[in-house]
Amino acid sequence: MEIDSTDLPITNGKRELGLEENNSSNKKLKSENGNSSNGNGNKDVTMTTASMNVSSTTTTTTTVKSEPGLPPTSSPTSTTPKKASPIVKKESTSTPTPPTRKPAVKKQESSSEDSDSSDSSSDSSSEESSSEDDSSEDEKPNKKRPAPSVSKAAPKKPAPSPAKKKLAAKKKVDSSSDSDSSSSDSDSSSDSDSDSSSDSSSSDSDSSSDSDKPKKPVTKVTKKAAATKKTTTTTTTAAKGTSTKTTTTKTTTVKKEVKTEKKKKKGEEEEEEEYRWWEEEEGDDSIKWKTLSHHGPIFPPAYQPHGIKFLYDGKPLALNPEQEEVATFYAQYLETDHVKKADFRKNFFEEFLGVLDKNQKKIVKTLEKCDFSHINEYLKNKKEVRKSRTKEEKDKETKEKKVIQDKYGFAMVDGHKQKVGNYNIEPPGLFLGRGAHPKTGKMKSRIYPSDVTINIGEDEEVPPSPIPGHDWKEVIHNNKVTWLAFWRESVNGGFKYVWLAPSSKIKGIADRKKFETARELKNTIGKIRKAYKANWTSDDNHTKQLGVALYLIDFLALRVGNEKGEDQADTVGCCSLRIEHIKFDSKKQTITLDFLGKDSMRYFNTVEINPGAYKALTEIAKGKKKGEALFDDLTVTQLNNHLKKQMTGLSAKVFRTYNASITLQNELAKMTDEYETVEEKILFYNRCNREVAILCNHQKAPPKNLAEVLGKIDDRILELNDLKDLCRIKLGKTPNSKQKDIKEREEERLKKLIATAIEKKDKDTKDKDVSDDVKASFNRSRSIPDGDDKLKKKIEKYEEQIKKLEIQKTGKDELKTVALGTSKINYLDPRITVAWCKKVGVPVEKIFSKSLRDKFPWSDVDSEYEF
DNA sequence: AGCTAAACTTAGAACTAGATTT
DNA sequence: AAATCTAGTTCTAAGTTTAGCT
Repeated sequence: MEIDSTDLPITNGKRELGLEENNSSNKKLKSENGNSSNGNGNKDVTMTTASMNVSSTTTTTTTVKSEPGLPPTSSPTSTTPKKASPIVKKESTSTPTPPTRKPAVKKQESSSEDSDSSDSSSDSSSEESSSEDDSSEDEKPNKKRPAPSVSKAAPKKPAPSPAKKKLAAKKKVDSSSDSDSSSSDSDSSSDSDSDSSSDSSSSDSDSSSDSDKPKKPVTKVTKKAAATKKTTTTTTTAAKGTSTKTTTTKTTTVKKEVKTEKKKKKGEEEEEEEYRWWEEEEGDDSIKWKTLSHHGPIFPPAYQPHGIKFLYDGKPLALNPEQEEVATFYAQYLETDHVKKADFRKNFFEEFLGVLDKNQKKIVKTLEKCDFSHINEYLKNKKEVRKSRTKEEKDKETKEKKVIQDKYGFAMVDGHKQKVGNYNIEPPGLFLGRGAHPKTGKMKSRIYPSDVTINIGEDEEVPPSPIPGHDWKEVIHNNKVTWLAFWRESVNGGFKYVWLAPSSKIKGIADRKKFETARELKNTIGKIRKAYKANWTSDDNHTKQLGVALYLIDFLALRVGNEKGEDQADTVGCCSLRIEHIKFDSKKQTITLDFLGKDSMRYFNTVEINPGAYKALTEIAKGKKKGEALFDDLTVTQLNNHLKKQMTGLSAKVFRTYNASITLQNELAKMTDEYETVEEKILFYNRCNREVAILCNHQKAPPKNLAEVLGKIDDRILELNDLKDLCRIKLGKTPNSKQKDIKEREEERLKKLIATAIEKKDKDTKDKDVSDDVKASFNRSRSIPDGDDKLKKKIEKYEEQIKKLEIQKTGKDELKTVALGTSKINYLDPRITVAWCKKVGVPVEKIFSKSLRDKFPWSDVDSEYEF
């Protein structure tokens, strides 16, 4: 592959955009990567510019780049914080524009090469071919490629018992039946019921109407329920499915353990915990289930009036429960930034006026004179009380929760017990929204059963509505969809669904398929790149825009960018970019993209791009003014349709999945033996993960106490340095600080310790003078040994501690605005991680939390797996 | 061809529980 | 036992994609 020396760096940096050769080889390279691997190190070669810019400008982002790399060993020093700019994450309301955080991102471009040389090869065959064993066929353009065996159930070769066999899983009917029965008991739902009842009362006004209506026609089906049970049994997995319960031995690592534990505890439940659906053949994926039963969603408890006074213009104004509830919604935000937004205040005030009666409206004229502070106090107090519950109370609560969860938290799907993701109906409150949302502060109204549509198996018993007098809006039996219930939300009229959890088979199949599609893209990417590149010089405007947009989506991992309405926050993606979001620097051949993307997260990146793309982009932008769409002759639908023609299942978002996963795989391949301990390996993994997060612009608000935390670390480092100096002095060496300073600081430290000790002490033992004790222990902690050897040892120890702290600080700094979770959950093929863990000997559970392990039970591949 | 509704994935922040320190 | 801190979970908003209609 590429040459060594020089090129190497590039390689890394460049995300394989260029169709060049394959990556497979990467694995081996490691050498310099060491540095490069980490953060930015690499990319720079080429692209430096980009990075530089960024850094200079804003700073934040780049920061990282500084030296991230260092493996544990290297000295952290450099890390000093550059920081500086304020990182504001979501812009504050008022200020529209300047957000601030910079996402870092730099990427380098491989442009040059790709365009040229590589292209030809681009067929990419190159890449894939190498890809692995399995692929024999190589280049076939589209259509599927044999990804490694995996596609199906992934039978891995080695071993395990190839179980995939088919057996009809006979499910035990019983289990299902029980659940049903319980439900029928209905009462079981006592809690809910109670709430509901009260609830209804509060709502009387509206409810009145409802109440009369006795059950709706819910329909046909429902009734049949009784008959049913049998069905369940029958159907079940027609396909094959190892039945399961059992044993299957091997594999699965972690999850298995977990289960076992559970079993032990419970003893009974076993059942489908072990359902190994991923070993079954795939079936018709338009039919999502054959049988489905569940207990419906849970509704939030009714509002409990508190009667705390509300003042208008200093005078009490009585509120009925409904009005009080609205006032209370607002009161909880009194001390947050939300109330600083004009839209929030305006929208809320409209809502509030909306629930006041005529007489009240004569009095209430402006929000400024509304005083919700007493309610706010009440809420704060309530929180305190809750926080100080005793252990018993807490235990009791968790137990009660568990009962609910056991019932409502699971559904039976094709005879298997599956977790439900969100069985709680969202409680009413004020809509917040992210960024500058025009509707922020509007009421999100309370949802009743009469707002909810239930989707359940035709022969199953329909769960009773938990609120008397409010029957379900509708009950349907649609097995072409996966939701269990849905309702419409009042603010935007959007849909809200109750889904199965990520650990469910239904979600798992879709998730695995997503990654398989991305892997397939790996095989076609060369062709696709070559094709879109060719479009850059097209005379046809649409074609040119299509080519450039695809390039941006591929190279910068941008989202596709659908159109948005007036009543939504102004955010964009690739296709909705406007002229003001892009700046050109012809000298450097760089563009700077600066816009608010999903969730109003700022994307700010200066990057050198392929000269051909640069030229095309300038042509596209030419003559357009601020406010106009950059890609005015291209729609998202057109772009996706175009992609679909090149590969089945391909859409814009697949590029993000593909680029994220391939980046992780390439980065992980740079692992060197510098990383020895498990902790160091994890650090390395996180740095690889971080590259992906930067690519995808996954950010988070810096912890509000970051400065404080870092300051504390700095203090401690200084202290250790002083102690080290004291040893050096004794050794006869010159200290790094002036003796006088050290002494002062030490005195200061002692003073502080005494002060805090006293503060604390006087609670229980008031008078006792603790200062002597403190002083004694303080002195003990700084005892300076005698003898040169001992002194030297001590110094070394201090140095070690200092180093550790420096590393910790760097790590915190590196990740202060980068969120690793999103990519781990959504973009990275878990099999890449599993394979790496096996290869380098890191337990998977160090990287995947329990819920991730549950989400990816199908990812147990061997260390040779290649994305 | 374009539009809207519907279904499903992806996202950061808020919240919680558990670990660690004081 | 309380205070912090942190990792993980829950929540629900905000995207993308697809399906169906005019």
